[in-house]
Parts: sequence; structure tokens; C-alpha cells
Amino acid sequence: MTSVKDHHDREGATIPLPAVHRLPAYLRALETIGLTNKMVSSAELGLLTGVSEHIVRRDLSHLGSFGMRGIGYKVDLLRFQIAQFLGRTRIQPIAIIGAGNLGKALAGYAGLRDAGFKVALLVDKDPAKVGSIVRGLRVAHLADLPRLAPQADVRIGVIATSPEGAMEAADVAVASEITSILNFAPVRLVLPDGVVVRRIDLAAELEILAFYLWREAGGLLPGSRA
Amino acid sequence: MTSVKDHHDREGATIPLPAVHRLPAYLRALETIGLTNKMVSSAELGLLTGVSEHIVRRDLSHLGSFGMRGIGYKVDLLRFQIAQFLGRTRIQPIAIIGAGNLGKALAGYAGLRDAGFKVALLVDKDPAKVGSIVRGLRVAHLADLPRLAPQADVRIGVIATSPEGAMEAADVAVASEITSILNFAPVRLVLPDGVVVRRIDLAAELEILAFYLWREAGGLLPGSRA
DNA sequence: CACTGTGAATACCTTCACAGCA
DNA sequence: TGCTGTGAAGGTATTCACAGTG
Repeated sequence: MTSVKDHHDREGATIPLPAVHRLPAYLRALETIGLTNKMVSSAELGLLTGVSEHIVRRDLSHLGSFGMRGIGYKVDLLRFQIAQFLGRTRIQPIAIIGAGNLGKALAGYAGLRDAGFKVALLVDKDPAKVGSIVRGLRVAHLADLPRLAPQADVRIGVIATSPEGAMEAADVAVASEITSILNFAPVRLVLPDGVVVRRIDLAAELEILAFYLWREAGGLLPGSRA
Repeated sequence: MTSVKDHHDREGATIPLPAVHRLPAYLRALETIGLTNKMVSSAELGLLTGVSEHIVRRDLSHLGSFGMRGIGYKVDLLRFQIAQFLGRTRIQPIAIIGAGNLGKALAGYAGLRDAGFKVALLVDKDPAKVGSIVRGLRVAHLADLPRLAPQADVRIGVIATSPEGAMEAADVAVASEITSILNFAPVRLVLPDGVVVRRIDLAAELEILAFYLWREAGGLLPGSRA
């Protein structure tokens, strides 16, 4: 699928990708608990994140075994361990490509800061938008990204352009030494190996919901023979 | 996880959930091909969607067998079959809760219309926003949702509020006979059985990307013993 | 002949069950 | 006693391989 190969836990064994994808949720839950010396059990963490306690335990076991039997996990330690495993040791600067409605909304999204990210660059192709100030950030021109991104140490790009502009945006991003892309445009990006792309497809999410709705209502079984 | 139980294909066998979640992507790909009488093979469709041809074939086989051996699938027919299976037979009205930056961006997102959805309602709790016009739509008050949603036949809600407001928004949505929720707030919603929630967690997506970045760079193996 | 559709094999993830430890 | 950590079992999705067919 993506060019991402294997990921290994502390002993060289591979860690399941679904597990990696759940770690941020644990982190978020731990942050709501606070910074105190409290303990948390796998069952509690599961309740907080909507995951079974078994999965929580196994996921965490991939990072090492620093829980205390009979007690639980130290909240602070666990946070640190997960953050370290995810590479969340410092503020990550990101670039948002596309200063339309979505781009502006993302630039102002407080959750990003809380999760350790900072919108360092906001670029667009439209001359009418370039130079305007969004959330204290001056919109730069897409063409300047290859110069600006390395300067700002940006390796992660968020594509919030129109579908038509997405592929060009991605190409420029790659030329800017950006190797991780979060794509909001409903377009499949074909990029060189080594570039990791994740896509958020709003329409697809809604279609999945609509499907559940449909089925719940006893939707037409296509070609039903019974 | 969610309260969604089983989903069945034409013969009563269960269809894998991952398969259901890929169907919208196929649909989108087919739409880019066009409405002509063209044929498409599982390999092509796989290329277009980033899925292996084997998976494409098996996924489609759950909907019935209307491909032509030696030739491929009729694009029009396939589109119809998938759309029908997903219940996408008519325009689905949706409500967006939260008229902040994100809510406004979503309200103006053209991809929604293309996928068969229509933003019928846009509501907010903030009196300063209520009454304003966004994309030709008058922002209504959250408190009016229980009256407006059934009127507009809205069953799907998108939560684009602040994290603090998300739970209340969800409760009001449920009281409005909305049974499917797409949640953009970084909060776990605890709702009655029968309500399907999907969440888009931007921060989590970025954290996953950051993880890949980290690993790609040979990130610190936590507690490595070798 | 090329491509679908599907039984069988494989790989993967989750769940169970319990030993091990504070 | 209570909860972690993990081998083993179970279940589910993917991949293989090929028979079937326009």
C-alpha cells in the first residue's frame, strides 16, 4: 500500500499497524487524566478510548513492560513512553497547502497545538490569497515552498486544496523535502516511494455512515434471492 | 465497538467491514472514469484506488457476480451496484453542527454534493453566529435542531464544534433523531446503542505520520536491549 | 486468451486464559 | 488480591492459485 514497511518494537518484533494507530488515542486519553502521579489500568484506558482492555494491554506491551502488576500503569511514565515511541519529543512544524476554507480552518485548529504540532507554513497558489494574514500567519506562495519548508524544518504537509490542485500540491511538497502527507482532497496521489500519504476522505466517511443507516433501516438486499 | 452488528451480502453471508469501507473509494474511482459504456478490470480499479486486484475482486464478489470473465466490469453497472449496496440511491441531507471555521469549510465542500450529500442544516450554539448566512444557508440555533432535523429528513450529523461543545452537540443530535454521527472533535462520544459514530481525528492522523517520519529516520528504539 | 469468481492457504489481529508479580 | 504481560486459541481479512467462461 504505502511504502511503509515494517515497524519494530523494542525487541525487533514487528508491532501491528492497528496498534500504532491506537497509540495516539491512548496519549490523548492520558492527557485528559492529567499530569499527576496517578495510576491507570488497562480497563480504564480502554473505557476512555473505546478499546477492549485486552487490546490496550497488548498494545502497550509492544512498547515494553513498565506496568505494575496488581496496580496498573503510571500515567506520567506511560505518556512519556508512548510519546517517545511515536517520536513526539518536540514540536513538529507542519505546512498547510491551500488557504481556502479548509486550510484556514486547519490553521486555526487548537487540537493541533495540543497534540504537539505547529502550523509553520501556509501556502496557496492563488495570488489573491498570497500575502493575506490567517491566524497571524502570512500566506506564502506555493512556489516558495521548496525554499521555505527546509528553512522551517517542515517534513509534514497537509493538502487542503481543491481536487484539481492536489496532485500539483503534492509534487511541490515532495520537491520541498516533505515526506509525509495528509491529503484531504478526494484524489489518490501517486508519489515516489518513501513518501507516506494518509488520506482523509470526508465523502467516504459519510458514505459509510449512510450505509449503516441504510442497513439499519433494513435496506434493500441487492439481488436478494430468498 | 460501535453498535453496528453484522452486514450481509446478497446471500446472507457477512461482508467484511473493511470491504464495505473500500466501496466508496471504488465508487469515486468509477466516477472519474465517466459514464460511458466502458469496461474496467479489477487490476485497473486497484491501481486507481491503491488496493490489490485480488481485494478488488473479492470485495466486488460480495455484491454479486456481474463482471464478465475475460473482459472486466461494466463501469455503469458497477457504479449502480455499489451505489445501491451502499444505499446511495438518493440525495442524503445532512446537518452540520458548529458554524466555526471547520463547519463553514465543510458546508462549502463541493465533494459532498458530488458524493450525493446535501448540507440541509447548519446549526450553532453561539447567538452571534445564529442567523448569519453561510454558503446560502441560514445558521440555525442548536436548540432548534430537534424540530428542524426531522422536518428536513436529516439522519446524519457532522460535529464540527469545539471539543468542549461536542458532547452536548451529540446529545442534541441524538434527540433530533439523528442516528449517524461523524465527529471531528477530538473527544470520545458516549451515546446510546444504535447510534453509529465515526470519528476523524486530525491530530491522530498527523501523529501517525510523525511516527513514520521518526521511524524512517531510524528513530530511537525505546528501551532497546541489543 | 484475458479476466472473473472462489476454494484453500496464509498472514494478521484479537480474544482468551492464566502464570507471574507487586 | 488485583492487574499486568504473554503463550495459545480463535476469528477475520488477505493472498494465492486456478477452474470457469465470455
